[in-house]
Amino acid sequence: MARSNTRPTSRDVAHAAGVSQAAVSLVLGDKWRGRVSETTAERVREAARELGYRPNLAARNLRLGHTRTVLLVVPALTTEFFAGVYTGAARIAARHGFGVVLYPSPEGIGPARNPFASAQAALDGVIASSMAADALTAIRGDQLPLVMLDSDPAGSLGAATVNLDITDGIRQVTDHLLGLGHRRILHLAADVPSWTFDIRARELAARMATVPGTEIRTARAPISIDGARTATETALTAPGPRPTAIVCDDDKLAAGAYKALRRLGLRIPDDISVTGLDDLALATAIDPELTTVRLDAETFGERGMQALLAVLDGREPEGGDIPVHLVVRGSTAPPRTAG
Amino acid sequence: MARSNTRPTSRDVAHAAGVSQAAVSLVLGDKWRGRVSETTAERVREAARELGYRPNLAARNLRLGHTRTVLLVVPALTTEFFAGVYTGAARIAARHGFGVVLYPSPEGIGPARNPFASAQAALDGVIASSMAADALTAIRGDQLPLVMLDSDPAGSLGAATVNLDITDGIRQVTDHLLGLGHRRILHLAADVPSWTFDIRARELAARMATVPGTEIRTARAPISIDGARTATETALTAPGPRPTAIVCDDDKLAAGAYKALRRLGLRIPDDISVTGLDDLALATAIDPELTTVRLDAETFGERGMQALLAVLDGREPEGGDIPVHLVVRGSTAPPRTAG
DNA sequence: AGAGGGACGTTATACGTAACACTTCGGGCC
DNA sequence: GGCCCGAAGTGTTACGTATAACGTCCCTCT
Repeated sequence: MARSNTRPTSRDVAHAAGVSQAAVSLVLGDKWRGRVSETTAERVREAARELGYRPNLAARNLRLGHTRTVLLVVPALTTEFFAGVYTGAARIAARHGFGVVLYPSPEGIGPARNPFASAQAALDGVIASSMAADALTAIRGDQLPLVMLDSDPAGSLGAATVNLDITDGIRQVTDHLLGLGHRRILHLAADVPSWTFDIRARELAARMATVPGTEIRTARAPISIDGARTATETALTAPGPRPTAIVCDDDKLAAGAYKALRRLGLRIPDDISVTGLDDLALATAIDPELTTVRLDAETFGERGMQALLAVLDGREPEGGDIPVHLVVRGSTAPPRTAG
Repeated sequence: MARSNTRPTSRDVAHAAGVSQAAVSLVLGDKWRGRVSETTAERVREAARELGYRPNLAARNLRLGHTRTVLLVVPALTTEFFAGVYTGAARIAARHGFGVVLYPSPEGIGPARNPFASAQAALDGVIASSMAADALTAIRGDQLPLVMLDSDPAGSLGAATVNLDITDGIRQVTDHLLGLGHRRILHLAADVPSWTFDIRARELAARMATVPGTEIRTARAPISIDGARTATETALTAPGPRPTAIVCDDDKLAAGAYKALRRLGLRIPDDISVTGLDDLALATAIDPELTTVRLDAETFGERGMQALLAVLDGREPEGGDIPVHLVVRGSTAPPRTAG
């Protein structure tokens, strides 16, 4: 009989089944083949069930020296994108007997102060998604195996990186708009210091430069619908010829642009085209549906976890960016003035 | 000098500082006042910094018998609502030295198979949000202290519950529509077995019954924009007089209703009014902006964590539902035929 | 002078588990 | 008969930490 108040231990189970604690560990750890008879094993399992035994994770982790738990650090969970990343990562993890603990950084995309103070769980590794470089060094302080998602490979201090091919996504967007005849483009950029947004601006500029007579104007906005609305209104009421298309750093910003355009009495896509990036549920909820770049969040999470498992195994994580593709919907059309 | 490969332990720090392991524990645990001299304490801290010492959480948890970590089980993170719940819970937790580990149930709202297989962290308690009753019993199997969020107080097997006053929210919605003159209402209901949706239907019916000549039609849809669109189209093309308003179980369903109405050529709110529930970012992204019930997710999370801390302390968690309030926007107006 | 007591530590132990090394026993084989 | 071998277990230890219990000094008070 176990002590009344506290949770039963493997020793309690052993006592109840009339065997040693070692035998319990063997049986419950499924390492008993050829070491314990089937009848004894069954007796142990029965006793464990009877007592409602659940192993003490802290003790196991201490003994084993690892926890089979990894931390996934994400920016604040304000879009379902990171839910997808988690789902993918958790799926692969589960397949290898790993658990995933989620830490949504309160600071959002950018610096994450101390992921570990919050998630006090003992960890085997970390996947950090869309974090700024200074946050990276803070995390790097702990020598935990680390994989960076959506991060500058050059600036990641040797940590493995896995990336979506955002550059190619922006190339597809730009080519789509250029192909429709657009030449003056407003870039509605996220006002957040992050590599992932830098490469959007870089590729947009690079691609536009291949066609003569093009012009990019840039407006910066915090990643919120109202912030984007305000920034767009300001940019579009500025003097000079009006852009014929708005390229937004993500779908949320695009939703803000929609609001601004409604207020200004401009119609999409007749007066102006809009593109996003992410393909959230939001993209098909607004009218007209948004032309955007579909990011496969789950694959992203899967690849991230595979990379971390490789690092933990001492293997080389496989490289290569994850392809993305443009989804053309109703928010883009040739410019009216084009001819 | 510590062993080269493995992480430094408190004993390594002790050796480096020329003191005993106990002294290290005392100093780093901030329990050294009057037991260790300031100079020695500083020497210990210096050595710890030098070696990059971080305590082994597994060992600490084992020794202490608790982890100061709680699990927050939420349905799949497809809206930012649960991000708010987490934020609130984590804020209160941090204030008490607790960490929060997030487990998004892959099954969504409804049954959660095994939260603990995934989050392998050792836990002191659990907060389960919007879970079905059978999931509850599964969780209850472990005798961990438990708080249920958004759950039937009667069916929670004695676990503490914290609820938003959804009933009052629906009352406000219904009274708003009745006040505008609406009498025929379509209830776009989430096709998910959950107490939180049951009480919506119940209160809507109860409130409508107080006014003679009213009629409720019900359409069921999975919680997705396209599911809601399909269900709404089907319901509105059915024979009989058309409803003048649609009450949706949440904002996402309302976004689906918007799409259906656009397809059917019906204008909001001129031809038909629509209401939601949640007040997500989505609610102000769609056109016209959605009349909905604002739920304060962060307060919800805070109250849930406070309740769990009370349970852990052996205190009685304080009761009382969290108030919600209607936000009237452009999607509701008097019915055209009224008057 | 002897007792008392702070200041400054140390020694020893337990938490619950997993795994290594060892024992016992019965049988098979030459 | 002697030997080895596999089956079926058991005894013991270590993981790293926090803390209770225990020692010294040395200073002060009576």
